[in-house]
Amino acid sequence: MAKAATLPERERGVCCPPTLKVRPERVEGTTEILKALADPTRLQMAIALRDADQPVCVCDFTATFDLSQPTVSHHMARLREAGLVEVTKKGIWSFYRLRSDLPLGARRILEALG
Amino acid sequence: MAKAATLPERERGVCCPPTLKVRPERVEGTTEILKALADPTRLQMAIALRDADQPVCVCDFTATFDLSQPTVSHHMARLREAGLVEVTKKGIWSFYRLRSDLPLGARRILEALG
DNA sequence: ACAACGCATTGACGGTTGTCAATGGGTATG
DNA sequence: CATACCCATTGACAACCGTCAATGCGTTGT
Repeated sequence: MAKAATLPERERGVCCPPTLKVRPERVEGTTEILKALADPTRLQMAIALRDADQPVCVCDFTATFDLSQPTVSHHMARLREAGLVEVTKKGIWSFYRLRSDLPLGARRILEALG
Repeated sequence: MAKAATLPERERGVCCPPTLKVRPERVEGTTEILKALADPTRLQMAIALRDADQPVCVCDFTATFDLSQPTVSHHMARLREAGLVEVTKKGIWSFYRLRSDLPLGARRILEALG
């Protein structure tokens, strides 16, 4: 996190394009993760799963948030498509948890939240 | 980041709503930050500003990305509204940098990227 | 004064998103 | 079998988002 005290001197018509250090493929993946987390409900869901010591089933989230069951299901699907969570069905219930093979980048973002 | 090996035993009609540990106001703020970063262009812009040792002007970003100048300006405005960057005008140019008084939460998220 | 440059704003357009009602499928209980 | 429960999917709709062309404004150089 560098600090910049003074403003650079510039010449008309001459720009200084910054070098993009992140690989394009990585940009895409990180963007998908951020989009998945950029919603109040999904953000709290993800943090709850991160801090939970047991998998959480959909009915738990439906009881927590003031949202319809399809909406909760939709949010879980989005988290799953982003590669953040995985689901295990047992009897009637669908239990969600953070993916066990979460990439380092995703893990770092999740740990930076809350 | 807790692990959960076994699935919990459950009873019909009984849910276990997880406790939401994040203050609602904080959820809203974090969501705004994530929304601001959840775009490929803005993500790279923010990382570039994070790693830059000098403020960057809009024309630099316009030269970097294959986007029109109004679009770049629009993205910078969104980063500014999220409280991530600040702008200083000098002559013709508008120089952007990360806000000097960036909250800890925002700083942690930014450092988790890339 | 005039032209060129850098930038923000506006208006418009297609695409995406969050939400719910309705529906259906699967699983346990009576 | 019938009922109740849990969940996913579909369809629909308003709201939001990313992008550009056009425009305007302030600053610098000729």
